[in-house]
Amino acid sequence: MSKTKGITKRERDCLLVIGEDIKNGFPDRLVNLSRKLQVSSPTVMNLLDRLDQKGLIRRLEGMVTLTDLGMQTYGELMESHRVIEYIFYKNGIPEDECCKEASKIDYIIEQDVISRLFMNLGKPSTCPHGRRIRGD
Amino acid sequence: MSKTKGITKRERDCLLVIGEDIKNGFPDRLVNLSRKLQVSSPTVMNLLDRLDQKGLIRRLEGMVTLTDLGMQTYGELMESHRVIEYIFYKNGIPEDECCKEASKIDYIIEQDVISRLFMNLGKPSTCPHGRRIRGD
DNA sequence: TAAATATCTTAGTATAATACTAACATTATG
DNA sequence: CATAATGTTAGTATTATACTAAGATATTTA
Repeated sequence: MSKTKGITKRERDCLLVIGEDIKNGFPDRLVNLSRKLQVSSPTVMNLLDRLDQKGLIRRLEGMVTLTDLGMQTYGELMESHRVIEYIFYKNGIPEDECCKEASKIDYIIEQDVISRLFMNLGKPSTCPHGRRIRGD
Repeated sequence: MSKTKGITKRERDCLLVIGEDIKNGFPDRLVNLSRKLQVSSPTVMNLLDRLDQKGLIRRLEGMVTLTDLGMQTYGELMESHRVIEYIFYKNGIPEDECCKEASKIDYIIEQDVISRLFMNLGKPSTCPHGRRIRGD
């Protein structure tokens, strides 16, 4: 019953930026994403087209928002990232490296495996940086 | 000082089969790899060419062997795989899923992170399957 | 040894992900 | 309205993956 996020590395990067900025009340537009992801606008275009096709984002007057599915996927990515960070941190890896390594794999690991790890780790409420793992 | 393995997923798959079979005393030839990796021979060709370019394998009369570098990389992959498996298993993930998930990321995580995890986990000598983590 | 079989290799094609430049369109803003 | 900012298309490139068709080389066996 495992469930993959079904996204690629760059789609993940993009989704995280979008989600983060929505939370902060500054929804992205293409230019921001281009700057934040450090790629040209056509590359972002391409990325957004794919996220769109996958039903994860919506574009309203240049504003990029997350669909319900996108929101859910964003949440799963956050959870995955933090659970992995937490495990690494707990096992002696320095904070910044935890994040770097977690970023490489958080979109790959099956979500139900992450969920079970989360359970078995005692549902830790914070990641190494002190941010909450679930919710926000 | 982090160090990546510098290989792709399929190169990893291929390298593991080659290393495994060498250990068992049955060095692979292209046909075997084609069968074991479930891809056509030209695809294996391509794969071997790349592993060759990276200095990981050598081809002698159809026999595929690992170079010193290839042997080292194989060892690192094994270590990574088992350390990851071990962590998952220790945290409540069933054996077969540990292996499945580990296979997706063992070639991605920096080797020095793996080494530190290995240390901090108390240098466990076996993986979930009872095989040794280091050496072999 | 000649034919058959197995194995290897080349050539050509295809797709997906990533990323670029150049050019054009649209929308704000001064 | 003109300029600047932003978005979009079109076209190209690379890397990884993988295929089929066809030819080359061995090896085996009748």
